[in-house]
Amino acid sequence: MGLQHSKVTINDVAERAGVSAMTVSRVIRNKGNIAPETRENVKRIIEELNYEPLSSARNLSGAYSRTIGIVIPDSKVLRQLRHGYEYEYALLVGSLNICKKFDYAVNIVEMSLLDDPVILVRKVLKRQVGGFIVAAPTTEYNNLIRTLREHNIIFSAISPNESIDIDLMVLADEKAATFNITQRMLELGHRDLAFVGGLDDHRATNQRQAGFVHAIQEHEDAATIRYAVENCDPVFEAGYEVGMRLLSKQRRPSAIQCLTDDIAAGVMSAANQLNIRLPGELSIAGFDNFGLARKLSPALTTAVLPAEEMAEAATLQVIEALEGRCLKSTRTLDCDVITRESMAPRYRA
Amino acid sequence: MGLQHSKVTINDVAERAGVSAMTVSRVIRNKGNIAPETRENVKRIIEELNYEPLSSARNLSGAYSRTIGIVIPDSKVLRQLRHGYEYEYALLVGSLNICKKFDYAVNIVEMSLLDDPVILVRKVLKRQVGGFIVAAPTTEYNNLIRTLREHNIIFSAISPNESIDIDLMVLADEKAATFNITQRMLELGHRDLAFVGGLDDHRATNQRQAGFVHAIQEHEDAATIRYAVENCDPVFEAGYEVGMRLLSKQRRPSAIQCLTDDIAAGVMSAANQLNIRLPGELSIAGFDNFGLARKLSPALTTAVLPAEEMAEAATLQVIEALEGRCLKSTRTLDCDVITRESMAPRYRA
DNA sequence: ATGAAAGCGCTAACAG
DNA sequence: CTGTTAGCGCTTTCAT
Repeated sequence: MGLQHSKVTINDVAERAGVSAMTVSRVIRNKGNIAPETRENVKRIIEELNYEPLSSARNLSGAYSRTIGIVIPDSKVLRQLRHGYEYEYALLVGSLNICKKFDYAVNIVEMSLLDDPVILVRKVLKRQVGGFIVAAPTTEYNNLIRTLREHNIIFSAISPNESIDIDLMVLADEKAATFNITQRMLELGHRDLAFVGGLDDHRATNQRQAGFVHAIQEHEDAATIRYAVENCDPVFEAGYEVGMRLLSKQRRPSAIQCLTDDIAAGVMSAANQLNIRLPGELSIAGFDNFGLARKLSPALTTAVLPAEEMAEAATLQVIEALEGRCLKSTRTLDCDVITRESMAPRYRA
Repeated sequence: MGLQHSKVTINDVAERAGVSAMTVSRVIRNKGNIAPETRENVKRIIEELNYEPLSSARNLSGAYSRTIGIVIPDSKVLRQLRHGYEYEYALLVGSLNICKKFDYAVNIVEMSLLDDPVILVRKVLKRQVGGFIVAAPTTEYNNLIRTLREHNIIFSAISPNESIDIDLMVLADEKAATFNITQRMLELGHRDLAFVGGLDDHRATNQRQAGFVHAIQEHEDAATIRYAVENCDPVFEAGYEVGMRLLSKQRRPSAIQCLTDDIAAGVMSAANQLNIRLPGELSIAGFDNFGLARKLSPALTTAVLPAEEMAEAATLQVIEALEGRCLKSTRTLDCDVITRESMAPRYRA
């Protein structure tokens, strides 16, 4: 069946180079002492023959496994949330970026709350997965985290909530971003604000809401500022519903910070429905910046959740840990604010 | 290091069941003749011991490889197009769905036009990939397709253009969908239409434009209907630009069918900019339905590109071919039309 | 600094 | 219907 993997084995390289397979193996892995000339020679032959080690053989022979599992909610769950796949693919791409560089493979592990993590993890380890990336919201699957820790399996958590202590973590400074946006809203003269969206215990919720509240509390006119915080699922429909409720009130907010861009889109849809002009009569900001934000009209001011970079960092952590270089580390990335057209000075009728 | 893959091997199962490893192997693969009682017994022991075959060992032992590579444009390319990752993740999910069922693995193969397909394919085959899914737009990477065919590598193409003859293909009836939508626009009284978006030779372009044109040509008032077809990249920005141009004209279309939802969002943004009311003064429809469509205001009427199902079908084809059951097949899926609020009767000033 | 031998867990090919 | 033998391509361990 044609071009199978080109069948050049380590032995072919060894033979041609006039050394043993073992020497070639050492060159590949940069391990053990090899005479510089031997090394150069072997390397040349590898190039010439276009040799690539066969991953299965490596794995089988007891080497540590060169594949990383990335845990993502089951697509059925995602479809239910219906918030699209942008975040998940960004994570994947980030992981892939690093894995390509270090010659690791990525294995997607879909998981729902119904799955028994012990069984799942065992299954996945059979696929030769050496370490895991656990990204929010699967960081909330407490028994997954517990299983991983109990069995001393290497994993990095992306945006876990604060309560558990985890060796490898990647966070984003989401609080600073909403703080900045809210401050800007206050500068624009808004004195009646709302925050829409949030799920208990999620890091994103805690951080983003905290930035919003802080900006208000720190303001010189803090006492005169009205604000509300409305929890709801991070999806369009929930944003629409809360938006309709909030904006139908006699005294409605003139600026709304949303937990996510999806929610913001829902609120915008509600505003349109109620004939509230954007951004003239209502300023809105979101969070995430996964493509949707700039496609809305008016284009949405939002904070960037650097999902791809976060996954890159997490993947790097796992590889470092797998190779025994660094077993504990936390990285925090910034969330840039992108100013578009959805915020305007307070409207005075 | 804790729970490695649980170290239960085929031999453990064989010993406990009082048979040879070979018999266990046969049970696992449902191959060869096994006495029903033996089979049941072995199955029970497998359950008891929680045995899972180790993929690397299977691959190494010369069995056909149980992993499928899905070729997707390099993330750098995708980022440039900036049309989000919804389509790519949907493909992945579809592939994953089937692979899980048949116990295959998925391997993402990122590729740009700059990559040498021979080198890339060789590399990937080394990762034990047995067959490929090539999804538009990578179906346009002609030398990829050529390489795959020359080397007799099994692959299924999702939405390839018509010119090449390919053994395994999955298509969508995109033409029928735009035909239906356009027909609906005509029923709503529109007589000045436009189609925005398209890239030469892409199947999506040909199909979607053809449906649009056909609906017009078949209409009883065909002679009196004005229409334009504007090619442009399938991205928001291009839609915005074309939209600005088209809608600034003295005599502007009252209904626009766009190649993609992204383009439609761009056109909607242009309309907003020009203070053209939607859908009252301008009806719009898109194509794809990847999450964006329903988050726009007004929510966008569009056709569903069933990316996930297409990937499922393609994956099934590759597995069937890999296992020697069916080497040639074409499947065509329907594109449903989803009616939302972006189309209205022609406005008469 | 290099090599030889053994084996990872599985299945193909051949018995019987 | 079942078992035996051999070997996939690599790395580990132990020699030298």
